[in-house]
Amino acid sequence: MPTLLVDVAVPVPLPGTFTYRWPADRDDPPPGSGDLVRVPFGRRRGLVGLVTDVRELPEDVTEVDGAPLRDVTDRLPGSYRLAPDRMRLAAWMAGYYALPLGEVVPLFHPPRPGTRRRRARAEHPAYPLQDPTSITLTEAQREVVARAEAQLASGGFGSILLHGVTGSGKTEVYLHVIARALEQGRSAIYLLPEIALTPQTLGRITERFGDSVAAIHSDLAAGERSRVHEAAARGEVRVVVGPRSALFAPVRDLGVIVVDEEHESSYKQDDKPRYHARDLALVRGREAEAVVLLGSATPDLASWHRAAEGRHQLGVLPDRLGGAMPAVELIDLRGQAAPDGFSEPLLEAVAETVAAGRQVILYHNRRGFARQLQCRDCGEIVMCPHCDIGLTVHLRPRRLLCHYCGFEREVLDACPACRSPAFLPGGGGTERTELVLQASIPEARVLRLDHDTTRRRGSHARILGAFAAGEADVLVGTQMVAKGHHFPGVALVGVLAADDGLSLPDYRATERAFQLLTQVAGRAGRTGAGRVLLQTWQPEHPIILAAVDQDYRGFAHLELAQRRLAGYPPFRRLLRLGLSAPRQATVERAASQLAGAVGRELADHCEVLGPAPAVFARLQNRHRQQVLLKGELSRAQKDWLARCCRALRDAHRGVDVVIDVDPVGLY
DNA sequence: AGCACGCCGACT
DNA sequence: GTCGGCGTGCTC
Repeated sequence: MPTLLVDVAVPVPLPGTFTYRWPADRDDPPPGSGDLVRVPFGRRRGLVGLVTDVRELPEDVTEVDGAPLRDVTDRLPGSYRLAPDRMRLAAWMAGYYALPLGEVVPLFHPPRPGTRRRRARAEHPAYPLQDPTSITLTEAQREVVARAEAQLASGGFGSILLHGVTGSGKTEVYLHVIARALEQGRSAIYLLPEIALTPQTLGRITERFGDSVAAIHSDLAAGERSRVHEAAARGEVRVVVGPRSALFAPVRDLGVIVVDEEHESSYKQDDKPRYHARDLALVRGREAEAVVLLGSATPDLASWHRAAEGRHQLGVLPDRLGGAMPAVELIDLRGQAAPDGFSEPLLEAVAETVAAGRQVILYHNRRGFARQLQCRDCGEIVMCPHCDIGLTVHLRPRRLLCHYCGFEREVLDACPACRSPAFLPGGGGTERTELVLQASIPEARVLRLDHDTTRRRGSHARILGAFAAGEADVLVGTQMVAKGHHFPGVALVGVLAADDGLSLPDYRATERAFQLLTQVAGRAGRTGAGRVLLQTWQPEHPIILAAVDQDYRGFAHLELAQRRLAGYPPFRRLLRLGLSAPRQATVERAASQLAGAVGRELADHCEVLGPAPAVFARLQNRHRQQVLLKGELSRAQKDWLARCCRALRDAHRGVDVVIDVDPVGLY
């Protein structure tokens, strides 16, 4: 066997691949395209890279572009090899997100065992499990399952958007389709947002498929991850359940990919590599000729639009199983006395529900006691010294803190600007809601679920478990209370500020607000009558009204019309160039140079908006600017953009540039 | 992105 | 005198 030249995509932010040697005299079999290999790189050793090409060494080549050729250290076992579907997924991903191929490679192989060992699972709280023998599908469920089966039987790629209200039995549909795929000897990947990956959900899946299921979750030790990975590659694990990273699992003969709660923004990774797992699920499904099932009560408008265009089949589960949808009522805050954020009707409803022995969920999308501390006399707001953000008031412990960089300081007793001792604690938060509730309804047992009460590992599950077990009457919390937990005892859901978030400077603000209101409303009355009260300052706002009617289609129609007019996704694509630097002048100069270059090069292909300061113009002592590109760019154009950003970094000291394709939040 | 080399401030 | 700050240069 001759000495071989091996092209390797190495996990570094450098364009292209690097060429290594596989000497002729090695005993072990040489790598092929798709294999993972360990290579030295600069002063580093043992980087895991992906082989993209292997060819015979022509004559006595000893260097490439002036750099001496080095040898591949070793080839990882065959179970780590990227089969063609994952190989094409990696290539698609790198091209679409303007990343060097090597930068996506770590997603495709598990971390090395023993790096940081974490405790196994938290103890499972006692959730009521559904009896699987009692399951009969409804007509609507059967229809969706039949559609998926037909697609599965055809052996080709197909995608189905499953629109089903909370409690309509989407999970049962997923499980049936997965069962069918397993019967055909194929495998499945089941994606969930991290927050929904509860023992309850897992229990239900494991109960159905037993040993062939493996879960990947964030507190799984590295060694454990490798085991799951290898078992999947061997075909022993046939169902992999997990958050977005589970999409890359090397399951064999992939038949179905389920993306539950497909609208969830946590499917978009917020740091490099910035990919969207739902979009990639469709790519992997296409490459593996699998069926992709996207499910949500409030589909992402992009998915909904694709379904309308016929690019997804649409499946609908219109009815809630075993109960009606809860009645949603508005409480107009205008002209109402609502001390500490509670209107009289809301407080009364809570008291009545608790007195009746039922449970309450109160949703307030802000943690802490007060959003900001503002001087009563001069209006000065106490700011974070490192960010352009007001500090949030917390009572336990009594501190001011920055939710963006973690800066902390004591609560001031005088205004830093005018020395006035009087402050207005502006805007409520979950901490205040909890305290007010305890003061107003002393007999109510209150639990709080937010970032502050779930810092410790397992506390999230513990609080939810305690509430499910009836150890508290009221659960107060942020978004965490809205996501997929079944609480049969809940008869009332209250939203303190329903229009919160509607006016954020982001084209998706209304979509997110509607999704949240719908989800949180869905927590009420899963069994028996339920009631939802939304406090609002804008009772005529079309989005609020759509939430009251639980009218997703109406909302989608309205919002899509707006998007079309404004030229936003899904009608036009967005690409965000985010720049930051310690000095404002530097970042401004770099941003305008970048916008200028892009304007000259890509003027015919996209519209350039900006440069403009980011919504949070300074975070952690870095000044931020952004440039938005509207329009569809080709691979070649994105590559040019990546090179351009690279050059910009080199030209401006301290400037960091990120390319965010299909950004989810325009901050 | 790492990781090392290199050239200027406050410590035993 | 050195320990170490992070500027910059390179990686098949």
